[in-house]
Amino acid sequence: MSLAEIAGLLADRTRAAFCLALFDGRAWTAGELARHAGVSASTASEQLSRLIAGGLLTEERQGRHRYVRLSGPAAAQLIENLASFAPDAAGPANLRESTRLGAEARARTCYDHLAGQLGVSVATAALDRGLVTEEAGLAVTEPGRRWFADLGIDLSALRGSRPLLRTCLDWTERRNHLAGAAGAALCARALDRRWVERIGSGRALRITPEGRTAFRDLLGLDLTAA
DNA sequence: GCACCCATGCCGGTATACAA
DNA sequence: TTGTATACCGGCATGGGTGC
Repeated sequence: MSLAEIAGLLADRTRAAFCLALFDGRAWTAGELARHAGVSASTASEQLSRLIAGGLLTEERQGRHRYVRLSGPAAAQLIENLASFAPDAAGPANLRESTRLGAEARARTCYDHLAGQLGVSVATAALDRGLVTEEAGLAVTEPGRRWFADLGIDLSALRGSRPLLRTCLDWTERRNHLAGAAGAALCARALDRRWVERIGSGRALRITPEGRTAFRDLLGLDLTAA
């Protein structure tokens, strides 16, 4: 598939709305996405088939349900990078929209890792504390490996086709946060331990009191205002 | 500027598959 | 059997490109 064809897949409001909704890393049904984008079920079905054929989404059928999700980190990164060029250019349409955007700016998931002010703060603290280094490309240091191990995350077990650690440009902060397998594992651990909770069905996260304590103890972050 | 053609997106109607 | 989710088809609206 050519660059123009990939770009063309995202050059439609409905398909873009689907991709941004799926950015929370979860699987949605075609019906849920249709309601989310404000289109009919038949239209959603048609547009989803195009996105799947183009490799941006994958589907999983369970009975009469058709669950779709982003095809992987590469698709998520592509969408995040494009979104950083047009961060809600039209501005929030109403108070509810403004509240949602504010929550997402504070803390959210970026496909499968932490983003927003929280994600950027975590990345900055990890660099300041020498847990990760940018000296020869982004990498986890030996103290960083022990830090992950203390959280019960075995980085050697995360080896695969996916990079262990990479940066991802945050479209609200315009600074990098941590992505890759290690970033995803850290986000999963934060959700498991209820340091953060999902707000509604979107990708915005709420930092819990336990989370504030954990991020302060682990990284020295002061999240009282977040 | 205007008319025409074509591609695309969308919707309504209908059929099909599946769960309850 | 019924209700729901999804797929398919035909038709309409819209916008861009092209020729006059």
